[in-house]
Amino acid sequence: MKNKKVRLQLIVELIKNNCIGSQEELARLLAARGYVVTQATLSRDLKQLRTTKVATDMGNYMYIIPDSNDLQDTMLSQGMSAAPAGQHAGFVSIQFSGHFAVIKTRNGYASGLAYDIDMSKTPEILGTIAGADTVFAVLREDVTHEDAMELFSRFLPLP
Amino acid sequence: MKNKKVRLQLIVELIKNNCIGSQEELARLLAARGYVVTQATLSRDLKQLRTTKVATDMGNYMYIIPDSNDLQDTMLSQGMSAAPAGQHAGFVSIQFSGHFAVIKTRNGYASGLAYDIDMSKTPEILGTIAGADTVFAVLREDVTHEDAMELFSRFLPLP
DNA sequence: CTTTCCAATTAATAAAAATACAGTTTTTTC
DNA sequence: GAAAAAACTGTATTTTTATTAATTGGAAAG
Repeated sequence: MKNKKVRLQLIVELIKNNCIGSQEELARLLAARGYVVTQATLSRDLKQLRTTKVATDMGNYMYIIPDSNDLQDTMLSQGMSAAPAGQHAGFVSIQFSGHFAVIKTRNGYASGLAYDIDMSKTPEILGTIAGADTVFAVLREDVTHEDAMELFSRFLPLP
Repeated sequence: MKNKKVRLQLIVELIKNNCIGSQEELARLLAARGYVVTQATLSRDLKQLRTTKVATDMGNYMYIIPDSNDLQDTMLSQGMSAAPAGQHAGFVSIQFSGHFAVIKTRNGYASGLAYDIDMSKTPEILGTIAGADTVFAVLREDVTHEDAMELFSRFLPLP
């Protein structure tokens, strides 16, 4: 029970480097490396990793690791859960660079989110600019990334 | 039998604009719009469209249209339109300030460039926003200007 | 006008994936 | 350190998805 994290890591590696068409197949690869788990567990692991199965050019299916950004998010939330309070459904991800937050949304959702942030008059968030699927938010200089996450959790479904 | 193309188009729309958790659900939405098909057909349609099901933040699953690039290929072979991307001709200059890149283009070229940068999913480039002749790009904190030049050279005619 | 071919489709079924439930281990709290 | 809460997992089962085999409606060929 203690090596779930290692297993998840290994699953990511296996999926990246092989064409894996089913959870049974993945189970066999894992077993060959000493991690014996059932299909049920893998179903849960893959859900947690946000892994998906797509059609290949050759007409079969294979699992893929979706997208490095999304994946990071998923790995992060390994340590927590809950918080449905945040309401914006189009939310995809948030990252920071210097005094900036870059919030990715589904296409078309950015301006609505930016508007809500602006309207909240949060003094720590100096202003925003929105494109179609991206919001830039400028933070006050004394605001840490942790502070900012806290602030944004009012709008977004964050940990 | 002759309206498969229209149906595929509609499926794409439905998936983009709704949270659809299963093929049965999709079948109902299609039926409500006059397209009555069985789950078996949808399984094949979704395979052809390279659609995938991913876990949502809320713990359910939903279908998504994977990635515009990949999708274009699929759509093309069905006889639909697409647009490729190469090196950008409208490029004028690029400069850096902190974790920012400011790219100047000829008038009207900025949003197209920003789109291509976004679509490349380059993890070092957190996001972009475009005006008419300027693109702002936020870089990840560990990315140097030299790194960034290297990255942007994929899109721009740089030395 | 037939016959032949082929893509599209369905009904039925097999295969794969998700989950309810229960038992166990780990972590947290007091 | 015991009690309580949370996390993890397997078994059994349900739900969902993929595929097989057969059918249909054209379109093309003869």
